[in-house]
Amino acid sequence: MGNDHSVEVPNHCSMCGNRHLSAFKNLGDEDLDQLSEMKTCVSFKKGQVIMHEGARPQGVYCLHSGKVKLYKLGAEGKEQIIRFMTKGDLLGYRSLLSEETISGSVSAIDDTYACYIPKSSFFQVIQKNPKFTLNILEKACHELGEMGKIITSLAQKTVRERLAEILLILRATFGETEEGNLDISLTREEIANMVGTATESAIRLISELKEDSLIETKGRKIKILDATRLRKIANVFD
Amino acid sequence: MGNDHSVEVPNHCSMCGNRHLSAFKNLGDEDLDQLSEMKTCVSFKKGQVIMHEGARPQGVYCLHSGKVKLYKLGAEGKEQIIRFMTKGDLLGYRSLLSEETISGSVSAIDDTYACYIPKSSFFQVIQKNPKFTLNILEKACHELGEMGKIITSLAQKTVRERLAEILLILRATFGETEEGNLDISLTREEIANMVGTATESAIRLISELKEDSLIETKGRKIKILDATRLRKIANVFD
DNA sequence: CGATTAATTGATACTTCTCAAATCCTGTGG
DNA sequence: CCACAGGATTTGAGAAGTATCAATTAATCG
Repeated sequence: MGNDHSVEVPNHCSMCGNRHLSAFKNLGDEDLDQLSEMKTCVSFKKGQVIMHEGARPQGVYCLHSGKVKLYKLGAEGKEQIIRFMTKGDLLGYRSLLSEETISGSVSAIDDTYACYIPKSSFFQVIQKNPKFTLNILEKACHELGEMGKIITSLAQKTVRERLAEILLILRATFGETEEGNLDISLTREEIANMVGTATESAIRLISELKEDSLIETKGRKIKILDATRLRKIANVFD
Repeated sequence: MGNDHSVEVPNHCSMCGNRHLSAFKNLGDEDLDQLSEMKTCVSFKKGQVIMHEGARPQGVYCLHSGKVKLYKLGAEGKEQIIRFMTKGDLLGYRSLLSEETISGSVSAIDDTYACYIPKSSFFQVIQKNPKFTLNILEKACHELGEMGKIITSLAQKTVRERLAEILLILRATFGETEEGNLDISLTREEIANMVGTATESAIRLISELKEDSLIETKGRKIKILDATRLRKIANVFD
């Protein structure tokens, strides 16, 4: 019933429930009209690559639903997950604005719906609407701060501490299901690729956390049982 | 002869030799006038802290000469150097724009001269000059990409690889003196705090690089002898 | 020039990685 | 819906990489 696109993504940006989350939050009707006219709805199956490291994107994606991971490939071809993104997040703008190739790949870790906004429309809105540029800048600045934290963690914390930290970050980012599990399904390898360790090491430490009743797992479902102690292990104060 | 300020920093931004390096590069005369009127010249002695992690800055610094390091304190109070900045770089804007406290401290590793621009002037120029905002955004986006690289390095490379990488980065950032030494003087501890390792480990690996004739050191002076092999060790391809 | 701080080296303990093998799970096709 | 193949997860053992502590020497700064 109905076409596949309109079911998942509203045709007009002004109707989008995620607008207040995104960099488009305080655009005027005129700008929203223009965006809506030029945007295309796209969907990605779980596992599908949305952007390839090293490419030059011709537009940006505004995520509407689903979850994606941004990652870089290290020297040995190992994937390093830099961050996750979800509804409201803008994807690809970094490359367009710094006129560099894409610094990392993005792939869907869940079925994902997004709006594709071509480069030209994106820049038109930027040109016409300084407030929009400021919104993006604000988000970029926030992200710079987050990446500083990650760098410090990677450089100074043990794998165990980082694992605990990541679990808390996952909960903060994606929340919990009704059963209390983290609302995201990751392989052990992906977890290791966030923490920055070998898959086996991640597995071993997850087992330890289970033995200590800090978490509970069933397959890829993870439930945090004792966030307070987890925070202590993670050495997180904020 | 003359007052101390004008010797080191021109009174008017339009006369500043670093302007083309900075986010102010394509501002009009009017904006430059306004900036010049409101700016203050400041100087920092080597070692002096310019901004404190957690503070709320009331303006930005535009570096005119000298070198500074941006660092965060880890859980154990250990300093993690995130990046260096030098002439033309803008300092403190991240915090102002994301309305967060400062994510890291900044201190001078050389005698440093800078122009201080109060928050209000900074925002006036932003409001009036979208191009300026775009310049900053472009720089922020570039920095996001660099930090992604650092994260991947820290997560996947060995200390030895990272040390080699850092030495190359230092050369690219600060260049060499006439004698061929890196044009920056750092303690072994500071090097370790960039690499993300213990001071003793950094020292040991530096000694190894010396034994292999990849570098040469005399006190804090470091000379790169074989960048090609160093690049190979660092696993750097770009 | 003396007093501190920085740099170096050694010994040892601990953390983490790698390789290998066994078991478990998941998605797919019948 | 079930069985199966292939990938994912788990555990073990040993090797390698790093950190820590301690002691000594070198460098730097007032």
